[in-house]
Amino acid sequence: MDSENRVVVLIDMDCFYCQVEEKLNPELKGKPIAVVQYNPWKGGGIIAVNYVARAMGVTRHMRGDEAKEKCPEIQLPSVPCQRGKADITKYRDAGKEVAKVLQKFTSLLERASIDEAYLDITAPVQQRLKNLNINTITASIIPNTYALGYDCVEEFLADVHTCGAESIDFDYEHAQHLLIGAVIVSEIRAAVYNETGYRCSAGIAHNKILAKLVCGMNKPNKQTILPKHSINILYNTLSLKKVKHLGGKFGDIVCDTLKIKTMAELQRFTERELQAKFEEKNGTWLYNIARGTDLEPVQARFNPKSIGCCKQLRGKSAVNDLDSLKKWLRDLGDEIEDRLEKDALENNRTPKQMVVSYSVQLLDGRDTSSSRSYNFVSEDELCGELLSNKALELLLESSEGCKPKDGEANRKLKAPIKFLGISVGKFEDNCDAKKTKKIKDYFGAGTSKDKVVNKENAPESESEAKPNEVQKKPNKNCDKDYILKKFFQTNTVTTENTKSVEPPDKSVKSDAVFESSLYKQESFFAKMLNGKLKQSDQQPGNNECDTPAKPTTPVCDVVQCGENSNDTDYSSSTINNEINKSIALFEDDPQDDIRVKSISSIRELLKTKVEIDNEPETENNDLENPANVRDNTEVDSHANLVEKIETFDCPECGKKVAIDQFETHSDYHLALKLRDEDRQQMRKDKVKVNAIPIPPAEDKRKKKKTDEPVIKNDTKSLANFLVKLNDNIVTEMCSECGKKIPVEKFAEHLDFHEAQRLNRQLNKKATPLFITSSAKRRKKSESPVKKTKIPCKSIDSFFK
DNA sequence: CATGGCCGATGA
DNA sequence: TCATCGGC
Repeated sequence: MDSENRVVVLIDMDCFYCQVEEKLNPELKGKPIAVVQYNPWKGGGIIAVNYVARAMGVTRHMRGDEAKEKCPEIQLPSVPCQRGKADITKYRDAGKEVAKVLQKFTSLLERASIDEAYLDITAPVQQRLKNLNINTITASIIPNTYALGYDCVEEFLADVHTCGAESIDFDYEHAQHLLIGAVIVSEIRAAVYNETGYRCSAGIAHNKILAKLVCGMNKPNKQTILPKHSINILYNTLSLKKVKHLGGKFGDIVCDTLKIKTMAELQRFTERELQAKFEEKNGTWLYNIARGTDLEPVQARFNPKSIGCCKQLRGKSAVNDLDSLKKWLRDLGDEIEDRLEKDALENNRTPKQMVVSYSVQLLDGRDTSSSRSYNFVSEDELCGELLSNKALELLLESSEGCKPKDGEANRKLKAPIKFLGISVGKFEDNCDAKKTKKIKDYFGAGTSKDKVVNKENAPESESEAKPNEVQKKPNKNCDKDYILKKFFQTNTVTTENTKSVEPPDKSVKSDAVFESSLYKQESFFAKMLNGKLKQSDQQPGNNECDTPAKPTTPVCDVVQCGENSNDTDYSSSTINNEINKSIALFEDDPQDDIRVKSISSIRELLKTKVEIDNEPETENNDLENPANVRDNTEVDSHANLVEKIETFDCPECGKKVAIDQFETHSDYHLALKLRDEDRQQMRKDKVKVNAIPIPPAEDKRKKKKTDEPVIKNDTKSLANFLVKLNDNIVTEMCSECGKKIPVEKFAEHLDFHEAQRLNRQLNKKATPLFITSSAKRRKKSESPVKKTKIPCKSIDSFFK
């Protein structure tokens, strides 16, 4: 494939977070809005602004209060908080929803961020070229399309139709390809809108950098073509710093050393000159990009390579003592655990490495950052507890940042930690031969690959498609195996082993970690302090607290644990969180009606859906409706037809699911939801406990289990989401939970209880890797779990 | 106190 | 492996 003749697209969602908020709360539509995070201080920091608000002068980097000044009627939805930090789950999920639509058009898709993706549509363009007469393309089938260097797209069309007769520069074939690309991108964007309700913009060019450059030139809800012969028109005025990879320090260096500002000026230098000044590789790259050449391929990557979370701890919220360090690490670890579990269910993979990163404030006020990694071993139980304990261990052994103070439970760090992050990566597929064999051994033969593959897509990188992965054969009896395997898929040990593996006593362990690390040499803090301060007590093994440092230094200048600001922050954000959750409960997201069907209603759905009805209803697509150009290319006719007959778009995840797999697949989603709901409940209990002031020395987790009765809050049970309660509906009391259930939903509701029982059993059976936290906590708080085999009867009755 | 919270890539 | 950069 000639990498100079590709058709590369960048799809960029318009003010994405705002769109997500608008979709979740349709009342916001048409109003000026900006999404903020952390409202308490000056209305929160603005991270996204919709176009109504932009028109009124609101920009990013403003605080919510400033935005109110510019635009008094602005609405400021806020990023939810969880565990004291921003939680962007809903935007991540929305981004994934969009990417799944994009993926239907090409598997050569590289997700560049939460709301951006590069697509290489060279092959689809070639396909389309076979059957499409270029002269039939009119402006009406590519609405909202611009071509750089032309006043309107009609002029570009005319040029293409006349083969750019009058110009020697005109590369007809290239322009033709981009035009067909624009047609396809129109369809892509229409599909994104029809299937998700989100609008996006696109850049269409022959490489990633150019696609990116022009994508932003017409927004929102527009697409821009950059023909090769217009590159110089763009470059004449384009600041070099606007180009990807040149936006930072390197770009500054290039501008400074060459005394230039625009891309056009960069063309004056030979490749050798550039290599001499910026090293060979960079020189070549600069030389090429100055001529519109960028050979970087679009990588097929749908899933992120790492999952991480981090937290800035600025100002007073900087971490100064061991207890709040532990608390933050635990929160970060718990979030990773949540996301990892979701990831494992969706992608059937397990990370092999974790990294903890942090930064501390130097004495001169600057920050210095560092990170340490750890490779998991097979016995590791990938839960928040392990992650946070490991993180603490790594952090302490790399920096030995704290010392005990005799007689005091809490210990102070020597320098404030301003940033903490944990991430996991180096993912490996779970379904290697050994594990598959073990699963098979356990469940008996007959289970096959559980991944439902979109067979239309070419094999991709990562775990998405393995060479040996084959389309699952229809198997009526695989439902059970499927759902069970979904719960077990991250396990490497058999259930028999589980029982003998006791979770380590965390309080003992982390203290032991702490103690042992005290005797390690080469403390980062020690080095720092020795270098800068020449403090006297930096001997390894010195167990005494520092004498309060010189008053001029920030060292040891901390409030006592328990009344430090972290705890306050935490409680207030907890309140925010509760509010957000309450709001969410009352939001009427039409999608939810589809999403939380019980198994039986999905079965109903399946019956009716067997009829092929894949066409999205043509909504009032006010601005652009590319007239549903369903022409007779191979992709559109043949493949789609086959797909329509055999597969079904899962309303939950958008994946193509073979119809004979649909029950199985929806059971999986239900199971996922049940578990989520269970975990939500546990989490809520935990939040409640955390909001109550706890003596610093106490381990809150232990305390929760012993002292705090688990408060059941039925309003958030999944059962309530399954039906919309309405006063006018005739209900029947459920003997099991005491709730009123509409009569016609009653059978469904019983299914729910059945499924919940199943879920419990599955949780009990979970093995160390990826045991669900809810199961773990139950294990400790409730009577010992009976170590019985999964009773076949109840599962069978459920699946019957 | 005040872009935060991501993610990926690269070079030593 | 870690530090640093770049970009959204």
